[in-house]
Amino acid sequence: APESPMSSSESVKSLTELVQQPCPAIETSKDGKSQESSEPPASESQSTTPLPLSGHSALSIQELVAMSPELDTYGITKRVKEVLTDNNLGQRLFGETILGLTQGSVSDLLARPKPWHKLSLKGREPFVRMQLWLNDPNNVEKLMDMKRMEKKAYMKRRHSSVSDSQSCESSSAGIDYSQGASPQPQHQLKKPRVVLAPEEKEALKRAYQQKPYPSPKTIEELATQLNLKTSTVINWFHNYRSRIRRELFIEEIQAGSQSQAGSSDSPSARSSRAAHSSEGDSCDGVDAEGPPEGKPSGPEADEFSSAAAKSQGGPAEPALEAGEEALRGARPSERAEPESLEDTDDEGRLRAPRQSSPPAPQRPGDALETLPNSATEGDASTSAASTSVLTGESSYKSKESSEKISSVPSTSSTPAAGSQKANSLQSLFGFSEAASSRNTRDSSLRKKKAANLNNIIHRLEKAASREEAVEWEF
DNA sequence: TTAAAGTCAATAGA
DNA sequence: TCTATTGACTTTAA
Repeated sequence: APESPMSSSESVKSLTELVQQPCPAIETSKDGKSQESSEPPASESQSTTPLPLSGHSALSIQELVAMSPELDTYGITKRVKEVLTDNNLGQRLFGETILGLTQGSVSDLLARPKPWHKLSLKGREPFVRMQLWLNDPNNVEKLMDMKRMEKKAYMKRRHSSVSDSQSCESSSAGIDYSQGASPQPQHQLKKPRVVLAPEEKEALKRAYQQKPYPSPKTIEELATQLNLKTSTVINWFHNYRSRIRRELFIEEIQAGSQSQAGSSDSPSARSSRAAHSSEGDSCDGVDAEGPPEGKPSGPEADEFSSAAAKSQGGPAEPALEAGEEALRGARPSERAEPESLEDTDDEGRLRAPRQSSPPAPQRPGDALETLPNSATEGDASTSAASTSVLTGESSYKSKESSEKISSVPSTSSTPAAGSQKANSLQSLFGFSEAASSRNTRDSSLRKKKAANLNNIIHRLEKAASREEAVEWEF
């Protein structure tokens, strides 16, 4: 029922169809409807995988992506969520069928869409697909059909092969998985997933606050002290940085839309203006430009803000310290795990999920939460103060680095990208002007915030490098 | 090489 | 079930 928001749906059609080709191939095979007997129920399809997009179809989609005007990623995901929810369609089905992505990826994408200008071509693809899907008048029906088919297939298999199932299962379990990657024929035991204990996470966060880009040495230390593999620590930093960035984008967008919306103030408005401080919100400002830290509020903001804040402190010694300090509150050590199956290499770090982690209810880091986010204000000094609070212990140092150094926003620039073609395509995509104007607004906001963030990051980076290289400061 | 971006896939929770 | 989270891997840029 919903969909086609804009009137221009007609023109869209053609595009839609183009895009659609791929899909059909994959899952639906063209018109939807019947077919697909062969496809296993979704999940399994993986092995076959599907890349829905591969093939020629991929090309066209890529072309579309390349020619696509700026899309309102936040708005798109919002609408997609509505449609899915209203029609009781799951992310898995939608992802595998329409986007060629797994459920987890879809969830993430829908919950934290990045702004268009921050996306690479590849990253834009799912949004273009979503837009086209939204424009397709039969979108819901097609998915429903798929759903039915899957169910049917499932039932079928269940019946027809009761006994089989066993075999199937065993086979899959035993071998399939590993094949993709490593040729280690041996036991194909999959390596257990590493699950970091809360204390470890806290320690890593603290380390991040002190140094978002730790040196290899620091990483090594952290790994040793936390009893983690080096690669785990490295991965953690990569993931954390990128996730934080995403959170920021979202907040910006939300803040922007809210403010612009003006009236409605939803509770969520937290970030924007804040006046209350109790929780930690900061105000960041959308308006404010200056605040280096930028990070505001939100629930998780605490981490961010603190993170950002942290950097400022004072005196010297970074790397090591960072590690140590971080550790201080958290003591993971206990977790030694005796049983680790494979950790032979290092000291065993892989741990089975949570059991080992004991009660870690209170993390030292909690203090963070209360932190004021002075960040907002801007200056390092403020944040510094908070920092110390946070950690409780010393203030670290990041050197004044932060002090106002050159900030070079690297990323923020957004090329206006091919606006020319864009216009014409715009209609095809069914993009409304209103939307675009809104984008503009959002984007300016976003840009500001992004710039702030970038500055911070940059400064941190610089500071970090300096520290290592020189003793900084003098 | 390093970092970022994009995903996968296991798993925690509801 | 379904969705959210997250460690790890892969690809892409610099």
